Amino acid sequence: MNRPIERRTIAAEAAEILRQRILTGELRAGQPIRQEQIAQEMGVSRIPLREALKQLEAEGFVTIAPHKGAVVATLSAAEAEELFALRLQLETWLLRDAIPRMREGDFAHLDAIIDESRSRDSLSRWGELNWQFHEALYRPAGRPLSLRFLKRIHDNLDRYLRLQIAITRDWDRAYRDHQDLVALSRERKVEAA
Amino acid sequence: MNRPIERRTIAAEAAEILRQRILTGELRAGQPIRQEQIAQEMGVSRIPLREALKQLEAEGFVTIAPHKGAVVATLSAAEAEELFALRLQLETWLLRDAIPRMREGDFAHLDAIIDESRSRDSLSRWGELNWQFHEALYRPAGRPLSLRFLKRIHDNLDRYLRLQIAITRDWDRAYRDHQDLVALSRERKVEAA
DNA sequence: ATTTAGGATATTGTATACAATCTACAATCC
DNA sequence: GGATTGTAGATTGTATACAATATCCTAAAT
Repeated sequence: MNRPIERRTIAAEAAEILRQRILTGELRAGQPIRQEQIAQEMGVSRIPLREALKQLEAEGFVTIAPHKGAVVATLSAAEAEELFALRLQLETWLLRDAIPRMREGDFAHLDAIIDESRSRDSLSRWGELNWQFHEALYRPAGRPLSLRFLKRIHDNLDRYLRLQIAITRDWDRAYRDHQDLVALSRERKVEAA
Repeated sequence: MNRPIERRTIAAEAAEILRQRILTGELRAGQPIRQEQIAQEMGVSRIPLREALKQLEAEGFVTIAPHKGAVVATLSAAEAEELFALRLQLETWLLRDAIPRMREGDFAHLDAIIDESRSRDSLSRWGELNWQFHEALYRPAGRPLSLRFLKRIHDNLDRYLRLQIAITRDWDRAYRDHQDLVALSRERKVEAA
């Protein structure tokens, strides 16, 4: 069998590392990213790092100004509001198509994710688990490209929200909402979502 | 006064040139892109060209496989179908929000675009004019980020369609559809679109 | 005191050089 | 003959070196 050793390129690894640092909030919105500094930190040259930054720019996580450098992207209130509206559109559409296609395994998967997010000290991994839940919810719709779009929006909004509100407060409510969503999907209630 | 010479970076220019070559069909879907060859053609080194390719990959125009190279992106029938559905969702949403906000100037702008697309030998610029029309149609909704998303989808579908159908056939119909859309928007008919 | 000019420093952008990997084809083995 | 290995050439990935631009600080001018 072809063993997929999955040789990754340095640029891809650098992008992964930086993405995590941004999503976890270690690198805050607005913070400048010095190529030389980061490159030395990782023990690589600036060339693959620059490609990583280009990748992250496309994903909406950094902003690059020519000859001035990269900064962790900031969302204005208006932009965040727009992303919310866009996300709502996409989610209702995907959910409408996903619900009729769900099988029992999908529901079990959703329940498992909810359980895990309850059991673990999942505050640190909240963003990750939250997305896993949504992904499991919309995957049955069979729209992989749209799902990728949605993930980008999700990640950027998560990052924005983490700065604006105390997440512990809303964590409880979100958790209950998730349970409700699964219940509604079980009963094929399309519109309530 | 700050003279806006608009110093662009070589990578940005290379991306622009390649993007045009792809959109016009000069570079066809599936065709491999040799870095050294293109770089010499443009008289630049491979470094900025690689960044341009990364940019185009993010826009969905090329696909990069590690250590194997870049090819002009191909859309499977399923992917094209999904993009169509996604585009329909976004467009109905944007149009619903745009129609109530349109002013007389917007309608005039739309008419002007239709006229221009009729007068010129616009077969070569059809894709460009087609997008200008849609942009003018959805801009009043005030959703710039969503509009950028939509443009990417548009461009990729245009590229796909150009390969699949004879565009001269549908050109007439599309032109009439555009006129109808403007008329409906004038009468604030939201749902007919 | 504020502004403006100028240059030193820091940072980014690009070219060149080299290393790593893939691809195609020939040689070898069964 | 077919599969496998190995080697040469082609292509991509990355490091280093240099060029271009921006930033910051100082100082002169009004």
